Amino acid sequence: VPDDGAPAGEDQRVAKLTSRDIATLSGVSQSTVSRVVRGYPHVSDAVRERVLRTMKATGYRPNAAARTMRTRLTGVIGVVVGRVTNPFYPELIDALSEEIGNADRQMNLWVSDHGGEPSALGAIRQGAVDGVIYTTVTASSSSLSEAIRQGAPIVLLNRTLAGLPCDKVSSDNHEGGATIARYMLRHGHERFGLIAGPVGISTGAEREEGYRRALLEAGHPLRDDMCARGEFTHASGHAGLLQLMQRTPAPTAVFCVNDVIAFGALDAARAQGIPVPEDLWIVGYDDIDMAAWEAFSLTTVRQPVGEMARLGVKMLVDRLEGRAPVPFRHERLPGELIVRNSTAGRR
Amino acid sequence: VPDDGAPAGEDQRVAKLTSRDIATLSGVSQSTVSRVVRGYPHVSDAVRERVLRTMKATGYRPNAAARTMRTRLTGVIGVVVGRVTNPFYPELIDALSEEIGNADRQMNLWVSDHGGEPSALGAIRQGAVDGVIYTTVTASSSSLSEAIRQGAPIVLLNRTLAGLPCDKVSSDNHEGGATIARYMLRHGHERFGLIAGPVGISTGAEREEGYRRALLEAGHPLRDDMCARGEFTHASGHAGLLQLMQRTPAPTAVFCVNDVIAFGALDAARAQGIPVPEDLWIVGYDDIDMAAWEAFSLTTVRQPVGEMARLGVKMLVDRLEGRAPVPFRHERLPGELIVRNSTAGRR
DNA sequence: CTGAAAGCGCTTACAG
DNA sequence: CTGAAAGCGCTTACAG
Repeated sequence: VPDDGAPAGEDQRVAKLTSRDIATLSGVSQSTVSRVVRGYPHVSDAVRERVLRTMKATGYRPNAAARTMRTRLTGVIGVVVGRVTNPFYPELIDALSEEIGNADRQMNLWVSDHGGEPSALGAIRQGAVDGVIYTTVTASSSSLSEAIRQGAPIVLLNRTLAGLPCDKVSSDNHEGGATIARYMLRHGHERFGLIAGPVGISTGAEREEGYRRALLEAGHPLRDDMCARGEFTHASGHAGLLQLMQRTPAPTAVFCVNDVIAFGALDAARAQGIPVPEDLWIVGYDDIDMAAWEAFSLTTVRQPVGEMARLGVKMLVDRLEGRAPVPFRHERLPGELIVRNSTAGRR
Repeated sequence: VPDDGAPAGEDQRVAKLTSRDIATLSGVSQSTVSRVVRGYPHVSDAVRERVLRTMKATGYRPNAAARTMRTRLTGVIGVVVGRVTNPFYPELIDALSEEIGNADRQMNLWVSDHGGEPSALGAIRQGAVDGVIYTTVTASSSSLSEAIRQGAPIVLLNRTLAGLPCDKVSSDNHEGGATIARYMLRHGHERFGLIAGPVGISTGAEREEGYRRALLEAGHPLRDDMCARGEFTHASGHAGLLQLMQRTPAPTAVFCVNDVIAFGALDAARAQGIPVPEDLWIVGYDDIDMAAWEAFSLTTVRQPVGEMARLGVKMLVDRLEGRAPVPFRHERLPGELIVRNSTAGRR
């Protein structure tokens, strides 16, 4: 049939169905189809059956944009993450993807280094997302407070920032840092080091604060020359460890505020021939998958990533559905010390 | 003013503006606002100026759902990736996020292990995305061919599958595998090993095929007992290397079809006290960030991730805008051998 | 229990 | 160059 006007081979293409088509095919009105789709109660079983059968047979799905126009809800949750140089973010994305899927919603992802925060704000203004989960706020996030002013529900997930009127979820970084200090103290260490992250980022800052305070309370305040500060990167960990090991006496236990920094420190120790854990303990934070690999076997504090994601999505969805408690909450979930070979040897 | 009916402290919330509001504020009709927004030509400069000023002052952004209803375009590109246990995917997400942002679009992400492919199909049916980039197809992806039948543009990005009517982008895995074999041959190796991935996944299968063919052509066909097969995981690499090193004679050069497998192999070699590269060369594939870390310093083939993402997004956008060439294309981009310490020593 | 109808906020022919 | 109006595909009061 070469004369039917359609290019050959494209006949297979499925025409987009509307609720009106389903209505015609089922012999009911369009509004009844809509009621069945929405699961409204006052529809007779016979009619419901008929409509459901037609929908299944045709693979009909209500048009998202039309529904959004009426309901003002998109079913899309925005997520802003940091660059993937830190494998913690992919693990968070994974967990969020699962939870957002469980909530029957879709995930819109932005990477903050590629203009993610302004893009998220733009999406809120366009009504393209119902709410946004930010995992990488810094004090300078001006678009964040603007986003909150737009009235869309916002959740700060991993990193937080005081004074912002929105829900927050983090792991208890302060307690995690303190746990590491106490663990080192318990095993007789007396010379402590710290490889810290940038100032003003809540996760690293809180871990640092917890570590410092626990050392101080035990009568071993961290010496000023025993803190190296850099980015959350392998290179910073590498450089930081070299710097700390030049002190005399050198530290015997170093806390790195995340795992990637700790990997850099471990590599530096290896390159210098410093036996870990015999002469030097190294501890990280996050417990990303790689921490368990033999190349590192890193002692670290496990963040409850799945639980954080679950709670963050729940807080957002609760607010969307008007089920949220009155004031904003900040949930802090406990971490767990995971001991591996980077500290395992008894001193 | 406690009696104005609004809860105190929420007055700040910005009301959602429509094009009609902008029209009123600018003293023009709503359709003129729309023309300015769309950048249509027949608008006087004075009016255009006035409208643009109002839009800027108010932070107006046209409602996405309403626009979608009229244009049938969402400005959203779907992306389906694999689980993040392989850091290659986060790097791909990063690159895609950047390219999709450059194209002034948004990225909707699904993880294939959490029902990503059916979700992507659902989103196409709902008209919630303009097209989808799949990075992890397997032969069993039944929802993929259904997605193609829906008529939405589809691009297979990293993994491909023959016979599917859609655009494809991959790195030249076959040539990459062959490059590795020739490099080993050139340095005098005679006993070759392979730690391969699951059967039926194009990336690993093509690398394996290229490696085998180049060895065969050089008169050193891979022996049957010199191939270990598993998943694309650290654990598989670890187990695979132990298995290969039990052969007598053992291989002196092992190609792992991706970097994560190679890290597992390196860890196993380290645990066994096998000196790398002196007694054993290990080569990976991908050149993920970690391959350059001192703990691994892995020789590998770098995939042109940024270029792959750029091309994949371009192919999709070209089709959306009707600029695509007639038949479907499959672009294969060349990789690059990166030599590091896991092979560097001259034998 | 079911249908006819209004309207969400745009885009784009159609007049003028 | 500008405005009035139709219509995209739904949801949901409003009648009956």
